[in-house]
Formats: sequence, C-alpha cells, structure tokens
Amino acid sequence: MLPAAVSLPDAILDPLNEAQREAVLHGDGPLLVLAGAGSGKTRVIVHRIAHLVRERGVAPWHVLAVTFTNKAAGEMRERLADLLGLEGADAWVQTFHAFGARFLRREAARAGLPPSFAIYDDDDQKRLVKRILGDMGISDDGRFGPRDVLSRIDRWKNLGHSPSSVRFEDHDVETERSLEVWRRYEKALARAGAVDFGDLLLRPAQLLEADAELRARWSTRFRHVLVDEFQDTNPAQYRLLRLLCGERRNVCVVGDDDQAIYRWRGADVGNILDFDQDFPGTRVVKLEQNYRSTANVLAAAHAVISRASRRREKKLWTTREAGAPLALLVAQDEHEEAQRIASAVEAERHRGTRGDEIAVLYRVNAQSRPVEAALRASRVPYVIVRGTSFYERAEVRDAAAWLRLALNPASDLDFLRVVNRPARGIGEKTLERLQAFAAAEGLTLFEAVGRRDEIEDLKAAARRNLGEFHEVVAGLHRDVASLEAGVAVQEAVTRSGLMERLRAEGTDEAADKAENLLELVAAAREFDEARAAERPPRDPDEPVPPPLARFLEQIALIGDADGPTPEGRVALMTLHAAKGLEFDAVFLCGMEEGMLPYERPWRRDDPGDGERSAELDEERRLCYVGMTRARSRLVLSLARRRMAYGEAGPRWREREPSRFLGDLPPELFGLPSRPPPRPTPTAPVVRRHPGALPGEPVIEYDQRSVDYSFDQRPEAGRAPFTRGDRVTHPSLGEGLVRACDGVGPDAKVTVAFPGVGEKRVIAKFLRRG
DNA sequence: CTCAGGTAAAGATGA
DNA sequence: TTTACCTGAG
Repeated sequence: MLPAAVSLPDAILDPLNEAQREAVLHGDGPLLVLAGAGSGKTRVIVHRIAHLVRERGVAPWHVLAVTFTNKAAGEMRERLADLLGLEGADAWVQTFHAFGARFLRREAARAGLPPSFAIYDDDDQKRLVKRILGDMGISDDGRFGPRDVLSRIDRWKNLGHSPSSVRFEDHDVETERSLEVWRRYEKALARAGAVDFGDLLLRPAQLLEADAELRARWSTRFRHVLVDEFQDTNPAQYRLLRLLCGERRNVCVVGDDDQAIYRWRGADVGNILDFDQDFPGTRVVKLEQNYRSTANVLAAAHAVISRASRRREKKLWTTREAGAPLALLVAQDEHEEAQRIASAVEAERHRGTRGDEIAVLYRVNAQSRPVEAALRASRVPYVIVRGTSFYERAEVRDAAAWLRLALNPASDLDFLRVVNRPARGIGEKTLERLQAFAAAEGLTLFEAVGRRDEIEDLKAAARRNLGEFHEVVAGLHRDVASLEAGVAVQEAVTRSGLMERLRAEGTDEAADKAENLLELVAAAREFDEARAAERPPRDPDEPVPPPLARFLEQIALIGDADGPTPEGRVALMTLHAAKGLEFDAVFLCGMEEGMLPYERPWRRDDPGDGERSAELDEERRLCYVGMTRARSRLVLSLARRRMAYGEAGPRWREREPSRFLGDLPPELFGLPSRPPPRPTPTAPVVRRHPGALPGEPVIEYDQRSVDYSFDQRPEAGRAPFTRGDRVTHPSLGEGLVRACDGVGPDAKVTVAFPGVGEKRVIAKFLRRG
C-alpha cells in the first residue's frame, strides 16, 4: 500500500494551471470563465466535466455542454472520451442547434411537430420566402427582396420575437410587409412540419416558458450546464440556457469577449459582459496564460485588440520566446498577393512545417480563388475548409428534398423542388393550376395531386404525369420511414428516377452528379453503421427516432466538413471558420481598408456612428481571432488594388492598408521602431490613417514610408545568426555569436571576440566562418 | 413543355 | 469569373 502522503498522478487536475484548476474545482453555482485565446478553455470545460463525473458523482447524462460549432463539439467529445472512457459518451456534448433539435424531437408532440420534422436551411428559407413574396404579388425591386425579408425574420427570431411581439414603433411599410411574410412563412413551416435554424433555439425556449411541468423536468435533468464560446450567444440561446439551468444555477460559461464575432447573427456580447449581473454571486475566473503563440504574435494581437471598446481588460502572457518577427507582404493586386503567399507557403513547408500546420485566412470566401490558383500552380496541396460544400450541391439537395418529401408529403417546398426533377413533363402551367386548386380547397400540394381528377383545364398528359409522381412519392412514403437511412436513400434516388436520368445523360458532369448521389448513399450507410456501433444510450428517456430523419438532421446541422483535415494539406478558410483552431503558420490576407475591416460597398443606408463603430469593433476582433490562430509564424498580406464587381462592371479599386496594420509596432516586423528619416526634404510625414474615426489617435508615420518591402523570403524573416555561430568581422576578426536581436541585415548581433570581448555589431558586417 | 443559349448581376461571415 | 434568371426556338 502506498503511503498516504504520496499522491497518485491525477489525469484530471495535474495538467492544469492554477486558474484552470480553480475553474475545474469550482463547486455549485454560476461560474464565468474569461478565457483568452489559446488559454486552454476547452481543456477547462472537458476537465471540469470529468471532475464532476469522477469526483462529485454526477452522472454523465446529467451534464449538458453546448458549443457553437460541430468541430468544437467533436473535439470536446473526443477529449472527454480520453479522460472518461466510454462513460464520456453519455454526456450531452453538442452544438446549441443540435441540442434544440434533440429537444424538439423528444418533445415533438408538445411542440406540435411530427417526430420526423424537417430542418430548413437558409437555402430552403430563401426559396420559401421567395415563393411567399411571389404569392403576395411583391416583385423584387432590389430594395425589398427575399434577402432583406429573411434577414429581418432571422433577426427577429434571434432576438426571441414572434410576429406579434415586434414593437409597434418600429413599423413602417417594409416592416409591415415583412411581418406579413413572416406570418405566412410560419404557416408554411407549420404545414410542412418543418422548423428553421432559429426555431431550433426559439421553440424549445418558448415551450419551456409556457409549461411549468416541462420546465421542471428539463431544468432538473441537467445538474450542470456548461457553455463554450459564450460571447457568441444570442438572446434566444441565452433564454434557453437560463431556462435549462433553472433554480439550481449550476451554469459554467466560458468565453472571450475579444473573440465575439457573431454580432451579425444576433449574438450579444452583453451576455458575457453582464453575466455576473444576471447571475449574482458568480465566481469569475480569468485565464490569461497563453500556451499557443510566441510573444511576438501575442504582442501583435494585443496591439490590435486593445483598441477595441467595451471589453473586459485582460492581457495574455506567455513563457514562450519572442519568436520569428511578423512579416508583411505588400502586393500590387490580389494575384500577386496570392502568388507571394504561395511561395511563402512553399518556403514554410521547405523549412519543415507540415502543410496541415499552415492556414491561409481571409475575410470573405471569394478571396480564396486567387490563392487556390496560385497554390495549384505551385503544386501545394490545399483544402478549403467550409461548412458545407457537398450537401450544397444541387443534385444532393434534390435527393434530400425527395427524402424529406417521402417522410412528410405535406412539405410543399420540397414538393415544388422535386416534382419535376428529373423532368417528367410537369411545367409551370400545370403547377399554377395545381397550386390554385390546393389553395382553394385548403390542401397541401400532394393532397391536391391525389385529387387531380377534379382540377379543370389540366391536360391529359399533365394529369398522367402527376399520377406517376404521386405514386412514387406515396410508395416512398409508405416504405421509407421504417427503413435504415442507407436503404432509404438508395430507394429514393432509384425510384425518383434521379439516378437513372443522370446515368442516361452520358456527360461527364452528369456522371459526377451520379457519383455524388452514390456518395450520399454511402454517407447514409455509414451513418447507419455508426448508429449500430453505438452503445444503446444509458439515458433512460432517450427516444429512438426514425433513422432517416436523424440522417437528414445530421445533414442539415453538421454538413460534411467535420472530418479530419486531410493530411498535409494547407487549410484555406474564412476568419470565422478559423475560430477555435490553431496552426504553426498563419497567413492573414487582405489586410486592407474595405476588406479587413470589411465594408459593404453596396450599403445605401448610412449607418449611424454608433452602429459603424460597433461593426468596426467586430472587424477588429475578427482580426484578433485570425492573428491568435498562429503558434509561431504570422504573415500578413495586402494588395494595393483589387478587382471589384460594381454596378459598372469589373473595376480596379485602389485599397489603403488596413488601419489594423497601423496598430502594430514596427518592431514586431523586425523594423526599427522609428521609420528611418526619408532622404527627400518633404514635410514630416504625419497623417491620419484613412478611415480614422474622430478621436482615434493619429498614426505617427505614413504606412507607405515604412519599408515593408524588405526581403520577404522567409529566410529573411529569421535571425541571420544564432548563438554559437562562427563569424568574421572586417576589423574585429573572428568571433562567436552570443545572441542575435532582430532579423535581416540590420539585426544586432552580440559577438564574443577573443581578446576583444563582447561587442554588439550589425549583422550585415559579419560573414560566416 | 423543355432546353439551350444569352444576359445581368455578383449583397459576408454560418448553425 | 460564376451563377441565376429569362427568352425564344423546337
């Protein structure tokens, strides 16, 4: 037996620093963990769950942990399994939206939804709204299109509104119209037995609020609720969260107000800033030690973020060395920018950095194109990391619409999508008559087809074609609900004729599409296998929903980008997609006014100063998120002009360097802290930065006067000498390098010269050997 | 009713 | 450059 004084290694507590441990060991009651970038917040959540389960006797299925992205949820589950083994799988670890879906499946009856309800994604939403606008006889005059309406509806939903709760003073013509569209939209969703993304959060909250019994059941079932990326919660999520943790208030929220980047989706940083006011008695723990980045990277990130307004002050620190200086690539246009990035990426790989440890980040997806071209030309393998790409393909969406219609023939939106896909001679005129009939009789389109004989003016051919369609859908409906997902998908693509038609076409493109359908079948089979391999849940109330419905839910919520990043490939993604990830080397491109911070060129309504500065703050945080992804090397790049697609066709637009660059001290680039005096006898260069806000400090030097175009080959970014190198100086002779500060030819090198002593000399005067 | 070919527009981020 | 919508011929 071991002496009591010897403590055994503790996998849960040992790897933690003091602040992390405090958060993990915190007992009951609200806990706010302010976790800077790279400070180990996922670790805190995972270890806290493990601690609750192992040391405090909490059953894993009484723990709910919600995250924002599937990636984060997956990582959390994985790490939990490392600590807890199989038990870890019983904890509820998922995204907010997946939780909402799970909740609604379980409470489908109360929610007035069929158990196999469909989830409409934004494309579905847009199609639906477009249809409603058409029904209302509103044409898209460019001012009031589906997009405008939808963004209002989304915003309302995120704020937790319903059509009747929108404040009256906000009403104008557009608002009234949008509300009418919204009412019809909700009616259509209800008829189709479908919900949209917003509903996944809103409806559980509404159900819980309305029903005390339900609330009691759910708020007691989770003994502990943990929330990741809390700064990005919107009011609907926050409401749901408060309802779920109930009186017990065992809620642990982890987040970083500096990384709040989803304001546009309704997220409210106020949730984290004011959390301790909403939950009196909150224990606040700050995690400020960064384990990810070099001191240079951190200093740069801090220089940018510290100018944001309304933030909880925190300063990250690290024990890591300064590391390589930042680099800036200044290119004439986006093609040159991409090429220089590609060659820098190549050099980086040459130095031994694995491709999958390199990321190219950008503000908008469109920026990926030139980078892709340049990487392809240099034969650098890359992968674009995007939420969904496979499931966005038209043929895959067609198949999914067939499946949804098979599960629920009342879904008019899906009906309209697939009724003539593949083409079966049901055109616009036929559909018009069908819709008129359905509207008059109060039927769904599918029901209307069932009574097609009563519709006048239908051509015989149209009637026959509708009959065939009806038969296929009815047949699928009969069979598909009870089948495994793989078989169901197989049946749907066969019986609908999708597959046959593609095969018959004989073009390469059609062959590709057929291939994609097969891939969908394979994905469904894989889904079945994964389900079969899963242990039956230990949680006694877990219902068993139809497999196809679960598969469709996975498609809607998860997409396909969650697999492991393919080995060795450089990752290209937006700044938003990069949140939560880290790489050895990060390229942050498009560091220009208008790109980062992004400025919507089309925006007519001039936002007020307050709005604009809130937007700017968010852009700043986005820049901060991007910079803090880097472990050791951060390369910024910009193009002096960029092709823009405006009303008058493609045009070159001149771009000024981003104001965020002006926030970075030149030393971080390995430049002298003051710009060298210019040889020309011009007036001192002092100018306001382009786009500077009133009151913003004046930047003391002109960006363009700083020689950013110093040799940017990665070699130049490195210290020219390291300790131990033998060097020769023209007058001092041979010596041994003690230290080297800075990079490039102007680096200051401390050399021990035998018989002379230590001297600081400039690198360019030294030769090796 | 279908399809090919032309034209006008590209509205940012994502569960 | 790509995509979505429209038009006119078959």
